[in-house]
Amino acid sequence: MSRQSERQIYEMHAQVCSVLSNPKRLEIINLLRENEKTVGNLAEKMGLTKANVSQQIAILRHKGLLFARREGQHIYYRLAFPKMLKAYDLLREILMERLSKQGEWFDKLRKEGTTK
Amino acid sequence: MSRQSERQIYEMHAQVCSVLSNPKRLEIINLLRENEKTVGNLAEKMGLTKANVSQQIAILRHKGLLFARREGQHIYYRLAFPKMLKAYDLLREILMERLSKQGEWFDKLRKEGTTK
DNA sequence: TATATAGTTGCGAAATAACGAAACTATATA
DNA sequence: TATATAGTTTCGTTATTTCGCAACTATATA
Repeated sequence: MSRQSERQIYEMHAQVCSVLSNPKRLEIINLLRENEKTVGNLAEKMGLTKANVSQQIAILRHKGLLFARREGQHIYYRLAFPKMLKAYDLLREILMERLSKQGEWFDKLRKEGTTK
Repeated sequence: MSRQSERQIYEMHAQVCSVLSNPKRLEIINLLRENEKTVGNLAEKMGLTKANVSQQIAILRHKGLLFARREGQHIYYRLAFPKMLKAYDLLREILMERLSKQGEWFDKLRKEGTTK
């Protein structure tokens, strides 16, 4: 594999991650876990304007992470790669692991704090 | 789980992803897969200045994704959560899957192009 | 102490991302 | 056709990221 194409892959990989680097888009991905949803559905669940949800959806869609299906007035969105949820879940696991470690750390500090 | 703490988790999750949303940082993570390395090692392999690698390392370190160990003049860096590589590999798999689908798509277009 | 090597940090300019507001398009229905 | 509903897009402001350059700190060694 050439340095050039290797670079391109790192670049694409980074672009996928940058799509994931926004809390609203992550919530959308999580909400699409089970079944497809409309912009209206998502906006209501998330407490955001439809315009804003639509902007986030546009980013996910243009980067190829979401598929759309029109049915009359509604457009239903679903994950293009359900496997993405595995990566999502893994990162969340790591996050939780780290938080609980921090928790232990804080607990220790608190304990030391009370004995002194 | 309250809306508030849910939001905080999405926020933290997004911050981890934003650390991963840069090709140089991804390459560093990939290079640290097997064993720990110094800034100099990485700079040489990546063809970057030490200053730049150090900046990327600082981001990874401050966000808690890397641990450091000093040995004399050298500072060795390693992944704080090797599990992160699983998420890394999953995303890369998805990427490759998508690329090969695009490949098929382009191949189809090319085939149609030649027969007509 | 002086010098080299390894690495870090601060600064500033350019590029990129976020998001509200308002205008826009597409479908359904009276 | 007119109106409502669902969703999209554009624009402008503000915030964030990237990265080179230069100055800085820390360790080793002559």
